Amino acid sequence: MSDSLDELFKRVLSAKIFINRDLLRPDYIPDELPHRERQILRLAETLTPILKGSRPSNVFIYGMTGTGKTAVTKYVLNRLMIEGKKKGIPLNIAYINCRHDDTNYRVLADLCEAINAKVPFTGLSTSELFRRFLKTLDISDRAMFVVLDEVDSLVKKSGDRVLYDLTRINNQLIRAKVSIIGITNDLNFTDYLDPRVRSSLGEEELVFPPYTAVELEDILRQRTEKAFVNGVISPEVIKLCAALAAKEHGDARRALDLLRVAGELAEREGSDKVLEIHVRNAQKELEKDRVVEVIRTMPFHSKLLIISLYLLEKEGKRGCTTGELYEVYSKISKSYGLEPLTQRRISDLINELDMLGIINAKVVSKGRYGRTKVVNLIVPSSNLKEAMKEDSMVYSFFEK
DNA sequence: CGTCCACAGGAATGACGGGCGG
DNA sequence: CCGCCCGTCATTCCTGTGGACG
Repeated sequence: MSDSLDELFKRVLSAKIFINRDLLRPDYIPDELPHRERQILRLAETLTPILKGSRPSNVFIYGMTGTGKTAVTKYVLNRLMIEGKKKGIPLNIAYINCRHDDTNYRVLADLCEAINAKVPFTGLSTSELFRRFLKTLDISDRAMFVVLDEVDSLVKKSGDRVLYDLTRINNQLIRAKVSIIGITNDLNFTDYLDPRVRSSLGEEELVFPPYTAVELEDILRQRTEKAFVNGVISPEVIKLCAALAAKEHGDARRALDLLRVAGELAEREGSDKVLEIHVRNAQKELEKDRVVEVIRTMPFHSKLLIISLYLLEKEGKRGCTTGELYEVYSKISKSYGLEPLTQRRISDLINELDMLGIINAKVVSKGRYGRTKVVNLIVPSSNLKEAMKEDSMVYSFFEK
């Protein structure tokens, strides 16, 4: 045992792959953002009036994941902070990820926290929270930027109440000013909004197109120089990462992840170069990690649902209907001595799994024979197995 | 061309745990 | 400690519907 460990240490330590792998992490913001010069300029133009004491327009930013929306926003706000400090103008910035904090209450709580107003996790009414936020904010002359990242998840889940209140907050403030930067992945997002919110939030709109494969290559090259040891990454590897990520709607985060994981795989192997095969395996690895993490933390009934689907497909039944799936699920559930959830609830769970990309569910009308959802598993069973490992209750279904 | 299947998915409601302020 | 208000999960009841069959 110790021999093989010795060997592992030796292999990993002798392989010089990375100089600084943190530069490849998604939350790292580089000093330069290639191919986003126009967006940076536009955003800066819009926000700079803050330094002259007037309230900037609210901004709405559209773009798919990994198109640099968050990076550009943080970059510009950072520069603005620095400039503000030089001029003695205090800026408050609240950055809120609405995917994580997707209720009105939590968003307001975060806002309060950003200006050091202490509030409980829960317990107050949302209007009370809003009142406190307003009061604390208006104590002094100051400007505040509220960044609502992935704001679509907030609105879809909890409505646009907070957004509405926030867009009108300046009427109630005497000394302070607030401007909002909304970021969304969903291009049709404004359909969900109240027209009043839409117009005041979209005073200024900014679109981030997906990166092309060539642009992705530039980004990767730029990061590679500082993150990897010279000569470890060949142009072909960069090209491959860029191409794979370009297929996923030009997702730079994806491209960087691929490169990083490929590097880690190469390091583990003791290779002194990152090869194409490492990139291919990195892609599988990333997908697996995602699925495993999502499933592992799922509630029990969702797991049972997945198992049911797995069993159905193992019997060669590709594309089963809600009814069939529910029947199997019911049976399994009862065999555990559990009362099955209602079909209505299962219908929601199916939609949830669909959104997470674990299964594929499509409404199909079979005319005379009704209207249902055709459901398919879209993750390999080996990943399922991995994900259910620690759940011994459910794992037994994967034996044999 | 109307019927009618097998559900989809909206609305209302309730149980429950957490956390206030008084 | 109480009364109140949250968010989450779940149930009940409900109306709506695409299109093959007759």
